[in-house]
Amino acid sequence: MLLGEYEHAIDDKGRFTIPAKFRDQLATGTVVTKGIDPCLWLYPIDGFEGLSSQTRALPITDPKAREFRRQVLGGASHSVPDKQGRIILLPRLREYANIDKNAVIIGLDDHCEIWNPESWRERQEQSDSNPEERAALFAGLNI
Amino acid sequence: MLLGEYEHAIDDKGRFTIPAKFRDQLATGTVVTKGIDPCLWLYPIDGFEGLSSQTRALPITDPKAREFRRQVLGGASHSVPDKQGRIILLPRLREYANIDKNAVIIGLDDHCEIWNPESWRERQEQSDSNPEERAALFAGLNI
DNA sequence: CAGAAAGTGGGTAGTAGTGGGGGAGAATGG
DNA sequence: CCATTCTCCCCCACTACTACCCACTTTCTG
Repeated sequence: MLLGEYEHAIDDKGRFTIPAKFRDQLATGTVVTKGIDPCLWLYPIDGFEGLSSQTRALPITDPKAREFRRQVLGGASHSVPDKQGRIILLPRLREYANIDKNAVIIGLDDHCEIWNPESWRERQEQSDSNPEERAALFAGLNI
Repeated sequence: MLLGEYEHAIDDKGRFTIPAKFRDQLATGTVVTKGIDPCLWLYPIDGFEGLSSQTRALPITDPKAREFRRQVLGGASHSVPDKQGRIILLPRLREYANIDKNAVIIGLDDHCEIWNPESWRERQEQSDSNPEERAALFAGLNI
């Protein structure tokens, strides 16, 4: 289970260190792709299989389905962490998420999100300082 | 699984390099044909069988089906990558997709799309800058 | 306080991408 | 039917970059 929040640097070669606690679960390979919000999604390779098999079922004649596949699969990048537990974040993906020298990685059970640290903190602070708003946001969720 | 986005040059002989990450899956042979959008579809030879059998099931009395078969099957070209992992993109196919000196190849799980780099980027930027539109693409999927 | 583990940085061999030359086979015309 | 020409394909060579490997620093833990 992937949990927690970590911030790490991205070096000149675009390498991003995966937190040691996540490595076992990501050692066999990862897929990084564009998220819905301005962030990146990082999936364990076998977890991503489920996502891609869903898209495979979509009819090729549906324009929305084609676009969806382009975004999620075409935007993706497969990589296996190196001996130090790092993966490459490609320039086009960093650009999409406005990530430069540093990035925050958040464990979300079956996958992770990678954020620009500033935008992540902004969102956090905004949410933390408005308890009512926060509660209202979750209202109606079937949990 | 074919994933990601790569840009490569097309030389004077019409040869187009397939990304190294795709080669294993395409080594036995490929079929390139006209896509629905202004792009080319590239299938692994055995994957193309799936598409063609789907069209085979369509009633010959349906004009749409007849035209689809003409475009997609008639437009196709079969080729095996050379030792350097390149395939020939025929002039009529390049013309169809407005491809000249360079092309972008997009991995979409079971097949690829080949685009004119400019039109691809235009589409990407448009999609990246519309979070609502992006989110709508995900609607209905169990992700 | 010492040892181990995690995070970071840089060098190098191997491979990916690209370009060009030569030989075999196909097509065309005599 | 043969000869010539042209085209296509295979092979080789060069360049640039990627990804692996090793080393160092810092932080955490016992």
